[in-house]
Amino acid sequence: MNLPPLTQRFVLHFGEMGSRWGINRTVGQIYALLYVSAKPLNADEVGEALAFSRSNVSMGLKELQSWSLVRLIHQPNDRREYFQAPEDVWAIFRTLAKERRKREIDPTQSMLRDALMEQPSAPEDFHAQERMRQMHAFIELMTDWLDDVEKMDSATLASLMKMGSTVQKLIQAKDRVKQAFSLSPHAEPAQVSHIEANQDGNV
Amino acid sequence: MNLPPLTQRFVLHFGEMGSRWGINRTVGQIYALLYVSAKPLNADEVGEALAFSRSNVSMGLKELQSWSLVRLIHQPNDRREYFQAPEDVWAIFRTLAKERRKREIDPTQSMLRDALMEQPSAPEDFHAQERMRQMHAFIELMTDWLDDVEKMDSATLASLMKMGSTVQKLIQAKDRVKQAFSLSPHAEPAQVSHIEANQDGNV
DNA sequence: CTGAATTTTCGGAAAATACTGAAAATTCAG
DNA sequence: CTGAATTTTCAGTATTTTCCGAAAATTCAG
Repeated sequence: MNLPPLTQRFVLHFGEMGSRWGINRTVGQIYALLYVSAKPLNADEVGEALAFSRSNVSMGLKELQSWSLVRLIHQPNDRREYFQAPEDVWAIFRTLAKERRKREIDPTQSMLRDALMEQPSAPEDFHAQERMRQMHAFIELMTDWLDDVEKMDSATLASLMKMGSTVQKLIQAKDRVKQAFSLSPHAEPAQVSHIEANQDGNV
Repeated sequence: MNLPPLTQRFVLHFGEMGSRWGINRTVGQIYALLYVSAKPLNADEVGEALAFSRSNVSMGLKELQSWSLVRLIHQPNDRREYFQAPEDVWAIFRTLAKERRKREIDPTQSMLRDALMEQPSAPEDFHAQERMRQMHAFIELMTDWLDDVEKMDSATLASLMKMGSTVQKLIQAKDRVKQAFSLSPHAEPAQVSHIEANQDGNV
């Protein structure tokens, strides 16, 4: 491996973190390299830069494609395939969130749904099923919310995140204003009252 | 393994998912068993139920404790240590988010911070450093937001999530009300105007 | 078509991880 | 203190994952 110092540090770090992130060293390093690279790279260039066998690079790139983390492009007058990592960090995050959900959450939710439809036979299973119900409901809430969030554009999301917990204060303030002036410009009445019912801290 | 049907299905699923979640089969199964169990279990009971060696159970429980996912308790007149999984799914999620951040994000952010303080020597490193700057800024925003969110109680968080993207509508509506009546009951003026500047979709 | 360039597959070696049983260490009732 | 109960550590084995090189498959210029 013969990379400029900062790039090398970044690449090696991603390699080491790979195992914690559920990818292997190769995949981590390949992604890191593509992420910081100013131009798309082909498989040979990647293998050369990281000192991996050609087949290992092929596997790694396939894996990254299955995560939709790299894009395949072609240069004019060049048969080889070039790869690049999308630039927008927000888009990367969205992709990651979506893939992880598909791989790490959805199968569990599906198992839970099935288990909730069964009639418990053993007495211990009554309690177990109740616990599964809680987990299922939580995941449902989370994924529905993520669905909503995914529809927002990066800028709106960034604004909301920068507000942080100020959001709840604004909502409370808004409710007060609404009550004071009996104005409810856009929110659906039923939903708003439901939220108010929860505002005191009990679900 | 001799477990009631629903419990068994749940336990086996968590074992299989373990590798995707960055834990091993043993740890996954132990957690699943404790999660659905109506009462705390000791290490022997766990090993018995899952047909694991005593030492393997010990390792697994240690791992789960390092994740703060199980709680160690004592029964009166019993020297053995009993384990239980906290019940509140929201609390579990918080714990998970916190731990994963510590293990999967913080080290990267720290590496990025260091790399951003260096003066690039090679020309390619200028671009690489710029990419790292983007990643660093994004992570900073995310973790600051998570800090905020972690301070909210479960019920408030649940309410906000149930609202989903309605939040932004309410904020927009609130801004309109504020403009119309020149009222800004609780929000910090500077911050609010910053948000308004971003509301059009450009950061 | 043909065949050179390029990519993918695959068997097996090497490395990493998981798991066990035995032994060591710790805890605590008496 | 003592020693039985309980937990932890650890060395060795089994299993899984990673990675390479060779061979097969695919792609496309001519």
